[in-house]
Amino acid sequence: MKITIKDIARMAGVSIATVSRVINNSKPVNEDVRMRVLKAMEQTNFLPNAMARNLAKNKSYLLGVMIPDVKNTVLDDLIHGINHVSELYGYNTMLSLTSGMLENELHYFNKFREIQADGIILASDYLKENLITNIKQTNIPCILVGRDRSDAIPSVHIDNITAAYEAVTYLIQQGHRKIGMLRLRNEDIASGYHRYQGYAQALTEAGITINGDWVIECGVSVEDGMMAMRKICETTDIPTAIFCATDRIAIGAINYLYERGLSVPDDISIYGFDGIDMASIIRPKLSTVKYSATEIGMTAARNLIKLIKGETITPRHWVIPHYLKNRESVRLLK
Amino acid sequence: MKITIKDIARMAGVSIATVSRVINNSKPVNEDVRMRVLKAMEQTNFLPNAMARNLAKNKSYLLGVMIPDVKNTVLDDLIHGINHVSELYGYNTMLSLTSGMLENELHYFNKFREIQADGIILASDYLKENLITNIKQTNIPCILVGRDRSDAIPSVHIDNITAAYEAVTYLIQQGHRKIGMLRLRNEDIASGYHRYQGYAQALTEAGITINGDWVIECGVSVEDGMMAMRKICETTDIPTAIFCATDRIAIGAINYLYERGLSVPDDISIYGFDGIDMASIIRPKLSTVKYSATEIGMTAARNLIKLIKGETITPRHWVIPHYLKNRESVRLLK
DNA sequence: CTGAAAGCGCTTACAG
DNA sequence: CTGAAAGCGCTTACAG
Repeated sequence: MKITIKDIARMAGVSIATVSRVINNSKPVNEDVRMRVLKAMEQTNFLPNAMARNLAKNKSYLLGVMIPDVKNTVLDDLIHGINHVSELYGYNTMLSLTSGMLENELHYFNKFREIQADGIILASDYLKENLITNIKQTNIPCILVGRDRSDAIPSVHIDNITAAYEAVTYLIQQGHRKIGMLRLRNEDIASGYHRYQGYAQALTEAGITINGDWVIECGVSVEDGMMAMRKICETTDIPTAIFCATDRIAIGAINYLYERGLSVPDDISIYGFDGIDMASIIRPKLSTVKYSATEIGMTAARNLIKLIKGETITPRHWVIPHYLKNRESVRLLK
Repeated sequence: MKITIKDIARMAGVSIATVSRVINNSKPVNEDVRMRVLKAMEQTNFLPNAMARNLAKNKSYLLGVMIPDVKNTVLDDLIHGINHVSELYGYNTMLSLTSGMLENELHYFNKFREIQADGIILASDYLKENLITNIKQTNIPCILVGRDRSDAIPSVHIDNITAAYEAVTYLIQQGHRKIGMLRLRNEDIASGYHRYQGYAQALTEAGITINGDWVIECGVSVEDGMMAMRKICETTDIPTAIFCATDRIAIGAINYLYERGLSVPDDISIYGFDGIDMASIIRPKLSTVKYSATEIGMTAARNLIKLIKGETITPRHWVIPHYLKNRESVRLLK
């Protein structure tokens, strides 16, 4: 039923080698012969078997991509960036959702190995040593996304520390001194930790002592942001501004404050991080750290492909620019 | 460098056939032999080459999944549903983003064929005949998602007509008679059209004449919703309620009204469709048609796999339940 | 410019 | 229970 090169060869009255040559344009072929082959291919709606080709060439033109989940703009942009340059270079992309869990990452890492992916792009908030060891030892080209400080493996990310530093410094410039943070959990050296570092650095430089009660660890969902904000509100002395590790957390925080009858920014100012599309839809419009996830994706894919080709890439870590998008959720305190 | 079955066979002192048997558990193997093989595999961190296996077995255990984009909860849930049952049955999933464009769908459809995907799940709002013809003629197992009335190919979807009918009937029950709709474009028989049909049916049954000025075609983004709402506001006689084809459109509509200084639901009531997570975060909380995209995904994957196995599936169309989630965005008119 | 043949890394009758 | 060999659908020196 399924038609193969052999069938085409028979129809066109040539050898399978010749068919292969016209498919791949790998060697000169007489024009009339080429025409016969092309015609046979067209008539039969023939498409070459990629599995067989990959096996023969020992190359899959497959890029494995792992991301935690998919329901936010940043990740969507990231994927589009990756896909865009992958296609440019003739690669296909295989997307796996890990929910950010190590066990899933390990699982898909092996799946990618089995399917002979030429390289892997790994977007992971909480990278465990375990996986790194695995990657290094299998020696498969790999690029990390969204994380800094991973000397072992090339990466592309934003400068989380500086970005957070700038956001919090902005809050201070607006007159805030009682500034809390809804931060991500500090498993390993995740961006969660770096954003906290930037927060701490800004406060310290301004001579402000960090109040541990105002620093709450939380998950990544809107609901997590709501719960974390509740904890802040239960402290006796409530801060005037909250820096949130992500926009989703910030939106949760705003939501909780709204339900509690508090006003943003009149009662409490909120600052987000990521610049997702909902940040400009929510009321008040959320001030946030913005950057181009598309650019991150494109840079990651480009360099992964270089790696695959055996080119030495330098630098081994790329930093994508960020900027503050100040909107309505921060109040000027005088 | 890359290690193969042959290497394992040599290390364990057996034939490659035997190694294959322990890998696949396909035939009884002496316990000590099995142990030697297992040990060699472990020592070398060996993973079988899926390309080679697939070629030999003429089976890829790969499911191609096409979705328009990825930045909303519905699609995220859908993917999780698909992945969940795929893994249960030992299948891998290859995700492609089509942006809902026919040319991309055609492109990925061929990519899936080349890579020998065992089957395809296709989530497409605007399905063109072109693609259907292609699918039928290649004879590759395929399930459509999110669309009704595609007799040619099995599908799983919600009952868009009835769901829209119920939502609009609810608006009527709340006393509204001047009801507009922000609908999706009517290319082919997309869900956009069916949701409009339900809207029209509810009005007609209630003896209300449809006002063409109040029915605006729009795209799928929040911005599209804003623009469409603007058009409604420019009509001389403004409706009291708007039924929106998706939550994103509804959020855009609410956003536009807010900017214009109009209140939802006091000035205008808004009804959404899809039940994305932001619907309960936005203020006012959005009333919407809810359904489980996870369930759609699971059903689609399950039946695709049956199709692949050659089982005859019946019915060929599955309808996933929906329900109205009434919240704050609709006002009771008396 | 073209074809016969070996090889990619597996699986699976077939024979023992 | 085990191995030698053919075959999956391609690619690519090699020879002509």
